[in-house]
Amino acid sequence: MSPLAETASLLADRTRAAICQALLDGRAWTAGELARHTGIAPSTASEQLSRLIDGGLLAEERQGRHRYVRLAGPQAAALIEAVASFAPDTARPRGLRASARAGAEARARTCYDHLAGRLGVALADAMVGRGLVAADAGLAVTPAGRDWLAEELGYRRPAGARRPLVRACLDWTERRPHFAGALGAALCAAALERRWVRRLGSGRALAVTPEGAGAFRELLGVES
Amino acid sequence: MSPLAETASLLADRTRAAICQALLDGRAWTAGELARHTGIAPSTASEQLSRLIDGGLLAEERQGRHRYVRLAGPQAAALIEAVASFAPDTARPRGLRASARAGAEARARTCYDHLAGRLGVALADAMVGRGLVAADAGLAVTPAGRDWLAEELGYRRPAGARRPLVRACLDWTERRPHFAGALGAALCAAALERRWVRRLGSGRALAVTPEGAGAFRELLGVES
DNA sequence: CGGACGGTTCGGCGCGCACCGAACCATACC
DNA sequence: GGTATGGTTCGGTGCGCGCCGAACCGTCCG
Repeated sequence: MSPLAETASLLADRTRAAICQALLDGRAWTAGELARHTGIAPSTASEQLSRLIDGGLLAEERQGRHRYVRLAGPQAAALIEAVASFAPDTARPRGLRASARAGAEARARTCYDHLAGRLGVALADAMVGRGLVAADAGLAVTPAGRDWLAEELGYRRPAGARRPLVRACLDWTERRPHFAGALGAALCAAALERRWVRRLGSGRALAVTPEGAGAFRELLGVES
Repeated sequence: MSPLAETASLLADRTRAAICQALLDGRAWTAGELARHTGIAPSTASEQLSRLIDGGLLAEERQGRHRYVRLAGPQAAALIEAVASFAPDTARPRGLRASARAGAEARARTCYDHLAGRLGVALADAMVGRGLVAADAGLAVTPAGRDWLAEELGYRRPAGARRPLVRACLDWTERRPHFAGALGAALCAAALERRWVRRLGSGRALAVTPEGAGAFRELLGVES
């Protein structure tokens, strides 16, 4: 089969798609968690995970009697985002619990290893407004942005790094881009590390802490 | 079904994948041509085309008793490229005719609406080397590049254009990026318009004409 | 040791869908 | 008008594959 169809087949099943979207939070899940999350038998989950790993989308890590699984890397996350964001529009969530979660995710969430939702988009806008990132044609980190990354986030780009420093990632709730790439990952890591945000439950949703609100205002002038 | 799985399903069939990859040459094909090209019955082709159109990947244009079909737009092309280029490696072509065509396509070809192959990558490298495009972090057209586009290619960016001016597109023969986006499209259009390249047969392969060789050398210092 | 639990393997079932051929419709040309 | 040709619609067929339950294998814990 053609490589195109082969890769697409991995995502062409509702169960495997749900697994991949769950893993978009960037964390490692156990096989059982994913089985419960998608509502299928553990045996089925095991088979589907093997397929996704064979296809290069997922990576596994065995620990004791657990099989942890996560996205194989940024390219896998980018692929899933690219395919998922192609559909013109998506149905609104139904039910009280679902819409509460949707509301929280719309405010702030992780998107693989960077920040998304209104928070992610606001941070991206602020970085452009402050001249840390130039967005006139393509995206580029300015010299001022490079300094800011080093001073405020302690991030210095390793020599010979292959991952783009900054990449646009279409936000599926805001329908506007937020920042992925090494910059997005560094910002998200710092935010979690310094307790500017904390995870809500087991999903992708985030809450901005009081300290975080102060930090975002001070660093970037963002009200969250 | 989830939007992710829905979109992926469109590309998850060998026949539909072959159709999409044929259309990556950016031109409109008739339903019959695609049926012959993929080796299926016209009736089957008709059904598959309808599916792809419903899914938003293809656009149709009816003329007389012909149904012309082409990619719906740059986003559709980008999606197909993104999925196709995820597979780590692909099998080498078999047979004399196939490898002759592969050789021609490796030299120069269209990739949706821009240039690819060794020619496309060489042009991209030259534009970076001459300071027309900055590639240090993300991709951006420099002021000099903007002037060059206006003077040499007669391209001026329309106000409020949504398509990125320049975008990296991974070349599947060279395994290195060439330029897509409005810049790539303008360059390809100019090259075809001014007979710097001409199409070889009915596929995506291109040949550089003698005038084209001169133009590329003069404009960008590229030997083709 | 035995029991509980997470994960995997294996048969088997049933739906979905890619495919074809035949009939049919529309356009183009004589 | 008649005929060729491009395209579509509609039954019908067969394979692929997503799913489950049962049996089995490891690991962890009392």
